[in-house]
Amino acid sequence: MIETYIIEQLAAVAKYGTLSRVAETLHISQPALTRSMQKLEDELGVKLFERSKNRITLNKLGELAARHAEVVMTAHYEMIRAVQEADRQSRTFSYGSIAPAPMWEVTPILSQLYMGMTVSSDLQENDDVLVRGLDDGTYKIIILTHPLDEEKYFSCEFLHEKLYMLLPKSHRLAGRPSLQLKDLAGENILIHSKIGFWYSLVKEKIPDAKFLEQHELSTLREIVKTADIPSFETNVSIVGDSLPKNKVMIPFDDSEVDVKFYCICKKENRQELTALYSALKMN
Amino acid sequence: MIETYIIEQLAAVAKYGTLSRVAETLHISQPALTRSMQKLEDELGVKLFERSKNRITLNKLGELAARHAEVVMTAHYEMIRAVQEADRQSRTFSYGSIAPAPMWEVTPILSQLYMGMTVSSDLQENDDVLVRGLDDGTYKIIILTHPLDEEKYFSCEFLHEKLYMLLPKSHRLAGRPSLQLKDLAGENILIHSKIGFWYSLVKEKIPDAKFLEQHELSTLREIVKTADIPSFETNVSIVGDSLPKNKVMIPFDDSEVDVKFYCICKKENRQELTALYSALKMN
DNA sequence: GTCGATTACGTATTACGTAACAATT
DNA sequence: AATTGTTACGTAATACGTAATCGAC
Repeated sequence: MIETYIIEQLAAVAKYGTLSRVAETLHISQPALTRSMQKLEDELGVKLFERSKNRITLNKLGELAARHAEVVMTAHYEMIRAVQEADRQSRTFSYGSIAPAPMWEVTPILSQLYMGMTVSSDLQENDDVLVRGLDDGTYKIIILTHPLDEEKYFSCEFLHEKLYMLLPKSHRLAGRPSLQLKDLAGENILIHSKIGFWYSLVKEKIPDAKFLEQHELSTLREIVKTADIPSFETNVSIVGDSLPKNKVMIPFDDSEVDVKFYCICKKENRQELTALYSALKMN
Repeated sequence: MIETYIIEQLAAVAKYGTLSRVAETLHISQPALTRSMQKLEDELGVKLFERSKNRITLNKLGELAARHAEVVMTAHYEMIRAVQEADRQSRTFSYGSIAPAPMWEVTPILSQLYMGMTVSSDLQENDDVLVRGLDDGTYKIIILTHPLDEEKYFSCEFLHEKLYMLLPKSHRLAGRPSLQLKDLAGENILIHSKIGFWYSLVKEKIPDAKFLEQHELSTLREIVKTADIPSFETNVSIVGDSLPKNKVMIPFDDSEVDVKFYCICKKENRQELTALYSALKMN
């Protein structure tokens, strides 16, 4: 049985070459190292060093021991990392969503429901990634625009989101009572880059449009306010009356951009999530 | 940094369940264990146990930690084992031989030449096993009945061995001046089981013979002395005049059983083995 | 009452730093 | 002179055992 501190010191000796350098980096004295290495040789019953009066170097056996010391220390640190990570995970409620809007509703509820736990939300553009994450335990729940009908899942509708176009009053389409996506063909449109499935949806359905992407939500809102460029809003993206005076908000007729969100969990976890589902029903 | 003794204790707790049982098996007191586990939780900053007043059990995190502790301890013991094994190896001169006779000559020489080192000899029936062993460093030298002509090897002939038949004077072939292997077809023959290549050679070349195998050399010699059954000897297997009075020793004509032995090493090691090769030449 | 875990306390081990020394550069 | 490793010695940290306490079976 070799104590950890000695194994660590051996690894450091192999790495830094001289005892004095190791003493510096480990913040201990040189004599302490001398004794540690002597003790190590003693416990193993083996010579690990070539010693001249003023020089100590690992011999072949010592290098072997040092390589093994590295392995032991790696396992050691991996143990600490894994345990602390598992602990962190156990204190984290992690979920994934196909769009940002549901997260605005779900995250506050979870924070209140699981007080003291970290709520971690993950916005994805792809259904499959989310379902896989739910299966492997990465996510406790996922939010999609459709239920999962397989027996092992439980799905519950909880939110409705509908897309609108925000147009300058001067825009050629600003007078329309409603729009179709294809009407926007060829337009310049301001768009946020982190909007889950919406991103690929509108890019696919509005041909030849030029999307001006913004990564920062606050920046995007600022530009929307000041620039005469079309942009998107939804029934839930408009908080209060933040609608700029010089713009009009026109609904789309297309059914693809009128979606319902479903909160989905594994059936085996439904029990412990009743509080969440009740809270979602309230709204 | 968790000291080794704590990791070991954690692994033991997972294995034995209660602190008191662990205390017994590790020969320490229960309080020591209590403190160790408290210290462990403290260092990791994580709860590893469910504690009732009188009972302590690993929780999920604790079991994870214990599994990792096993891994760490395995790496730990593997380090000690590997280093001590390498040390032992470095103090051992290991060689392989295709037959026992050369070993009787080589081992004493090596013992004298490498005083303080262990001489380990390995009798094999198969050339390939020996060559592989030489290549991978298992053997410093090997002894075959032929040289290895590849550039990387150095081969040197050093011993001649010739097979004889030991027959009771009453045997039908006892009067012959020489024999061929096939003459022994159908005979009962006493044979030692650990004689390297000889074993398969005579079994192949003497059809239908019934070989009476003995594992113990001393037992075999005793039986040879008292029983009227044919057996083998060679020019080097007869030490002094141990030839029983009532037996005759008849040479074989077959060239297969008149062999020369070659002491073979890697060319890169020839330098350090000059003393050995000189000593072999002397005889 | 017995058994298992924890706390309190004194002891023994031991890893540490400082200081002094030796030898090499 | 500066650097590096070793030895000697006193100190501080700490792991240990014993004894006492508390609860549960």
